[in-house]
Amino acid sequence: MASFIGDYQLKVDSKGRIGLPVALKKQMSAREEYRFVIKKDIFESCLIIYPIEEWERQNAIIRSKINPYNKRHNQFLRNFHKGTVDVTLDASNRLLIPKRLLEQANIGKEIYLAGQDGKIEIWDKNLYENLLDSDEEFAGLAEEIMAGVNGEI
Amino acid sequence: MASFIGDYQLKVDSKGRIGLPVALKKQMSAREEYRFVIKKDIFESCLIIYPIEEWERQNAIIRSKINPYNKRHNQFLRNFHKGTVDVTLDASNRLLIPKRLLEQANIGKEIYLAGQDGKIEIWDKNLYENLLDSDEEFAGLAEEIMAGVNGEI
DNA sequence: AGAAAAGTGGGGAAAAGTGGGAAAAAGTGT
DNA sequence: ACACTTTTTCCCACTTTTCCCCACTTTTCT
Repeated sequence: MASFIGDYQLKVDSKGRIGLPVALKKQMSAREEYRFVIKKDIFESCLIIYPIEEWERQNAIIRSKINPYNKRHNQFLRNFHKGTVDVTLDASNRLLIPKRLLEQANIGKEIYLAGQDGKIEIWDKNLYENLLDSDEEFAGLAEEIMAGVNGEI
Repeated sequence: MASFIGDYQLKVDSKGRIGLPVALKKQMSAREEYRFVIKKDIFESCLIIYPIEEWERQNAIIRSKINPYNKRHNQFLRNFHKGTVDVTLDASNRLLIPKRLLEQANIGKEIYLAGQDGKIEIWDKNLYENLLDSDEEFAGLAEEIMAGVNGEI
């Protein structure tokens, strides 16, 4: 499984394409076809890029939990899949992001790609730079989430 | 087994046909004949498209649960099969959806096809866009169903 | 500094999506 | 069985989107 590291500032061109930085591509296992699933994040105003294996991994987990004859389970499955797209790198290492997704996440011409372990986030430049600006806020979150963990973060 | 990804906004033409997006077709294994079973969803106002193998798989599961000498079981089986149709892609990659099914699911001219793992749902555009908009509701469902799973969704 | 690689932009061919005419097939009633 | 209507399917035409390709700029590395 890929583990993505680092954030990269780049541009969306007039057709809605973003060039995948070679650094990120190198963090994936080599293959003939680079296929991804892109979707709006549930909580934040950003998009998430999953390499296809990571997407399938998540799907397998969900499949194992879901009873297709349960109404609420179906609602969950439907909403989990809502607003996803299946994209492939073009000949110039670019991904075509559908306009409706860019709009949903308030993404303009300038963006950041942020590697997050198994996935990559796409943020509008301004939103990303203003995220957790303050060290205090981040420190607070860290304490809250990592409470009880022994050993360094 | 096919694993369908992505939702696609498209139109039903005056004859009740919908063009299967190539992206979805590519997500299936290639074959000479593309055969599907379409039926109204049990819970929601939408239709479901099963590739024929997935339909047979679901059927096998149900059959294994059914006692043929139990009246209620038979009622269920009868209702499950009621109103299903067997359709094939035409020469232009389109499926002809019977009018009565479109009416049952309140489907107008503009629709979404929503890939969900083994099946594809057909929704009226407006109904689909208004599904569970709220993050909280979805997050609640996610917590409930995915309880105990580590690794974010 | 120069060469190579990565990032960016856009023209244009090809493919996909959409609409509808009309032949063929199926269904209906007398 | 026949004529008539309705449905289905094949075909062609037009529009929109996608993707291949080339070119130019910027960055990186030696």
